[in-house]
Amino acid sequence: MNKLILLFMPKSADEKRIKILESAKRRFAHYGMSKTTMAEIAKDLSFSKALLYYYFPDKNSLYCAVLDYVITEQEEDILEKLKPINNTEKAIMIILEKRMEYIKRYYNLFEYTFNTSKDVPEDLGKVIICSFEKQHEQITSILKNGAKSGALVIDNYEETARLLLFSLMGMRLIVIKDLKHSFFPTKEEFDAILEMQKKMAQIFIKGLSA
Amino acid sequence: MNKLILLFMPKSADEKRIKILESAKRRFAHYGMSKTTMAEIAKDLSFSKALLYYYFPDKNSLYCAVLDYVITEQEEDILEKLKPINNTEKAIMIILEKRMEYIKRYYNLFEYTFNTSKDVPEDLGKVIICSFEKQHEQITSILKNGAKSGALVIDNYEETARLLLFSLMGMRLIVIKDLKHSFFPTKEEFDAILEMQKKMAQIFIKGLSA
DNA sequence: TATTTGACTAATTCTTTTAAATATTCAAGA
DNA sequence: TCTTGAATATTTAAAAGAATTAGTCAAATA
Repeated sequence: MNKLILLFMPKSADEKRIKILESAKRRFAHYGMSKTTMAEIAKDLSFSKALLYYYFPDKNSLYCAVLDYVITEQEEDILEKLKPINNTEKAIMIILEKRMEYIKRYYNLFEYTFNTSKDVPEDLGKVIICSFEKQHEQITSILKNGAKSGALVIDNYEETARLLLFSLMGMRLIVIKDLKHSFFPTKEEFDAILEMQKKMAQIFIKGLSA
Repeated sequence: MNKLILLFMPKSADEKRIKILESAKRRFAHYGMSKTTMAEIAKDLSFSKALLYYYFPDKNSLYCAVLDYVITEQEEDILEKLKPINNTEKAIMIILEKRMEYIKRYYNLFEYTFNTSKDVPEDLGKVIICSFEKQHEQITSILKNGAKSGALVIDNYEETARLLLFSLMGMRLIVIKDLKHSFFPTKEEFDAILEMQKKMAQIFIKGLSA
């Protein structure tokens, strides 16, 4: 199975592969997975459809690669912003803001991930879980720093990080869930969710304070 | 429109109406809304199908009435348990335990409510929102008591209550969401969710402490 | 040998039709 | 005011066919 090989191939490996990723990213981010065809992606680049299959074994792998690509971009972005920060609350706020920024920008890309509950293809599941674990590690690490500096008292870092993460993700989920109207939340709705997440996180962190 | 009249009619109004509610409750709780037919409910009682329509204008109204019936039962149950409690954390723990108990018992009844996101019929939406608001008020009241006793410091009761509620509901949602396997979470999974909710609520309340 | 393609096949989704199940109505009786 | 059997109206389910889209491959190119 060469899916994994392609999926985890270093990005510099092939110029054309990146072209495809970028093009697919634009389509997926705008129209979502199901409303984007391989033919369209190929046409955008004036490639043949068959060429896409030379670089990616199937559509799902391409989608996963794009998702992974964006998630990595996001992670690096966050990591960069986090460098000078040594305050727990500020760090969490930055994470929340950045994540919301990416969710807004790539909503339809992620949307497939949100709504597909049952029967997640093998490798998509891997990407999602991997992303979750990266987030989890990040928050764990932030909590550890907070404890090391004496600001927080935490008995189980990983569990506490998971609690916070679940609360925040769940909060987003539950708000987006009952937006009756349209497919795409408005800017105001995104902002409202972010505000709630921030306030909730602040209380949570205060609850861990020494 | 006599739906509302029937929906909010005092329960003692009609013996037979209760019979129908109870019977429908059993069916809905076990098989869910869509897998329960009016004919089955009627047959359970040896009533004619048409009689159901004498007491309830349509299936959805019956479902709503059952939901309301169970929610009211739950609210009263919780209120009773809460009477002797004057500690914020204990109060929230009791609410969480009771709610989980009801969710377990009536899972398929609520399941329709959880999964139906778009196109919620008018009156079902009312019942759901009403239930949410009752929960919200309850937590608001508990927080107010905590503040009055000097244990908590809260600037905006309603907002804070909503934050807690969203976190807890969201946490349940997100965990149940990615239970790949079956339709019905296992007892262990329910317990795991409850444990997370409890821990999360404890930290949250500590975060509000004076 | 590594890429690239047009033309082909396979799988999936979308429509339409029809049949069956189920909800809902109603005239008439108790 | 209740209650029912029988009739009608809606909704769902299944089947069939058409259309779209995913995926393959032998041959061409560089």
